[in-house]
Amino acid sequence: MPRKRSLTTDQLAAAALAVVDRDGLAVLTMRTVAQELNMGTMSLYRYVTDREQLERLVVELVLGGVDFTVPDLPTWQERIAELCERIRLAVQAHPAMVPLLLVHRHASPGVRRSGEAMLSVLAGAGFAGERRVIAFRALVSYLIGALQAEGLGPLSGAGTDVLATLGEQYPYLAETAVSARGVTPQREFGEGLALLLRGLTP
Amino acid sequence: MPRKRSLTTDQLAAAALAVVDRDGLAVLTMRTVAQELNMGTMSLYRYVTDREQLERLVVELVLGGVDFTVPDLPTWQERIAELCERIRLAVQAHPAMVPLLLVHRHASPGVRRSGEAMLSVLAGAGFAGERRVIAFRALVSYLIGALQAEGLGPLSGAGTDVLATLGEQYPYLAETAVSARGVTPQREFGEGLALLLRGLTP
DNA sequence: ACCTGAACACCGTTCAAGT
DNA sequence: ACCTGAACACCGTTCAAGT
Repeated sequence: MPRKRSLTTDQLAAAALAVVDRDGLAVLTMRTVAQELNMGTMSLYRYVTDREQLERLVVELVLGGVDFTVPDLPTWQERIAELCERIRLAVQAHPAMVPLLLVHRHASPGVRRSGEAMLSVLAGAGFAGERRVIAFRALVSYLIGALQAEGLGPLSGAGTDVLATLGEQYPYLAETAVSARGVTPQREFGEGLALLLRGLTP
Repeated sequence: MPRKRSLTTDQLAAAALAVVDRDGLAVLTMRTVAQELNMGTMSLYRYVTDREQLERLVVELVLGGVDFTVPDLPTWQERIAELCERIRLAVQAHPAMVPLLLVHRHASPGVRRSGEAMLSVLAGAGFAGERRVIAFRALVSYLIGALQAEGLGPLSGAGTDVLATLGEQYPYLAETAVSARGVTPQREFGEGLALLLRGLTP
């Protein structure tokens, strides 16, 4: 245990997140973070053993702001949806870091807390054994996929305009891309999740 | 158009995929691929403008083997499920490259062909307008999330044993991890998708 | 015409030295 | 005790040169 540090790990994480938010994940580097803090590059290794650990700190910072207490809502579907929406909101503010959520999804306390909260809702709803496993994994898969899709560029964004151009080769893709223009990321996320929840039964 | 090349792009992609399969995505490097082919590093730039393009070739190689003709099955749900399962099978053989699918999901013809096939099934089932957008995106989100989850380590793998240890802090996570041991990746993928399909109505 | 080595501007990290 | 510069083994890529 070292004595006195000029930095908290939160400040370090905040600096890293600032770099990612401003310049993207590709620019996240021990050197760029050190610069952000006006320190020597090697000073970061006082706080972090690894670049990997620095990334994990970013994940924790983003997920740390999320309230994972189970919301007091009438149905379990609404409780799950609200938990997912809280996560979406926290992540949406930092779209560039979404890939880090996936890479570190095993080692992160924040990810675990979120899983525990979702599982407690499922268990309370009567999901047990392998049924619970399947339901949980389906929800997590959807959540991860949807967050990533949103982060990498919504269907209503620039990529969609390109797709709308490819009418000859991909008629359905083009047609669907046009319809997608009216769908906000929040609706897309929420209504997609609602579809999955509709199929879930304990 | 250059005249004579000692390599096809398929051979180049195969060499890159071999490196990824053997040593992981982190080792994929212009230098390692060149070594795999017994060429100078810079020779790769005869075939590829970029490291990014090399990665795209890998994506195309994996997705190129997938049959995206709509299967002749009784219900549209079965048709979607079969298309998804074909993708899962192709990708499963090369779990380390899954992140590439996501990074290049916009620029890849293979990804587009898969989207076109799924959309044609949805359209045939009566999905139109924004309903089709939501359904399609939900399916893609699930697919991406599930493939990634499988690639990064199934719930029934080593990570699960660790989770089962954390009983005090995360009781539900621990309990669910134990139940997860009996669930194969294929069942997890298929039954999770079935849940989503159950919630889908045109 | 096709291929490639040297060189440049970057990485993460070790290690020995500064204050 | 805390911090850091030099150095090492790597990257992707430019460019001029080899055959």
